[in-house]
Amino acid sequence: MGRVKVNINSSDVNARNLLLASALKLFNQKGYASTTVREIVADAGVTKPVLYYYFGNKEGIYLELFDAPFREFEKILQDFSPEGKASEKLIALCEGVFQLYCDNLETAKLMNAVYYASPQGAPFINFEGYHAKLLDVIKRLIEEGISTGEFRELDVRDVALAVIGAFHIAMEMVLLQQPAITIRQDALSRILNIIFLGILKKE
Amino acid sequence: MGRVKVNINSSDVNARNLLLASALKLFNQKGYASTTVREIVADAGVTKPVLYYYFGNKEGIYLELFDAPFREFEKILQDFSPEGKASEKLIALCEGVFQLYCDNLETAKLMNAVYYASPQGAPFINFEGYHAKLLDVIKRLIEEGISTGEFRELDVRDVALAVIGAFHIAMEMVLLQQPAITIRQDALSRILNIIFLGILKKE
DNA sequence: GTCTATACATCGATAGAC
DNA sequence: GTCTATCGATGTATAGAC
Repeated sequence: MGRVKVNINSSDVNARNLLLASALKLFNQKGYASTTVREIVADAGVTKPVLYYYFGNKEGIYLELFDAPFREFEKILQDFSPEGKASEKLIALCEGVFQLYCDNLETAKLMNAVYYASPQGAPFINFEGYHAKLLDVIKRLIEEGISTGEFRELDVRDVALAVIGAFHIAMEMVLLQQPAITIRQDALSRILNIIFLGILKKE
Repeated sequence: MGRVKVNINSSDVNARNLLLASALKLFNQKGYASTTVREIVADAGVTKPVLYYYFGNKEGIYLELFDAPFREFEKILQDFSPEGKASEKLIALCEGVFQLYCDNLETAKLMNAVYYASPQGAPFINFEGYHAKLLDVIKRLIEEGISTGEFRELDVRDVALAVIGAFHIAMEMVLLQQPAITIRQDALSRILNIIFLGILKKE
């Protein structure tokens, strides 16, 4: 479970971190079920008992991968209380989460895989709960925008879904691109702007 | 590969189709890699050699699952040439593909899983190619709408992504719901309408 | 076409020395 | 903490009778 101590020194590149990096890479490349413990330890350059020493089993190293990023996600949602117009707050929130996503791209990719695919023998993680939390905050911002007269009086859920849709497609673009091709960082805001303004010319 | 003959009679419920149905169900529930040949044949009520007789191996039955739906997808894109405004055509196209999606929900779910997750030991299928084809048709319709003055002069790619985003989120809603809860069929058009009209009040 | 029985590889996990 | 060696379970696939 929780690690006792975090060391940022040279020991940061130790067997434990090498194993985490290899596991993340291989789970993404081949999926959880298809990745064998043997492959992980071979890639990390250690032997099997080392993995079992640090993580207990294959499930343990998998769960550990999501620990830090999800704590940070919770933190973003909690600390989020800026001033300004609802539309600006909405964009700020989306881009904050989007940035977290980009900063943890490999973990995000694995999360997506588990979310869309079935848990291929991997232990359950309640990603849906995080998704619901985000949707909830977005809905509140949209309600705020409607009540202040900034937004049209549309169905809150439909608008929230359109925003989430923009969010998803931006994430997918970053995700499926070659890592070398850094998508322009404003990908999300460009799509969001279109949703905000609409496509049709003013009638 | 191609089946020699299609029989719609009582033999429609035969070992072969039972195996296909069981494989699709189990691949969705547990993923390709985690689903064993033993489980598939047990669920279908037959024995292992029957699967190997019809499909050669585990990969064979997996590939066969996508055969019919993808031929139909190609057909939709080819036959698509309605009259009317670009916006109406765009909505018609999206809803046509969306309908195909809903009609083959289990296959669609598996496709999504393979698309987002890595091919968990499963043979490669070029889903990205189909995705690109759809994006291409959408882009052409947007260009048409811009040139006829129906749409704002926005970046074609950004608009296409916003539309695809709406498309994705609608599919995801259908996908992740309990099969019993039939989402209202206009889910897609509602979100598309928001993108078309925009969220912000006319300034 | 469908069965029983089984071959053979590889899996996750551990024992025990160092 | 890290190693070698190995266990028991389980995987895909097949042989051969009917």
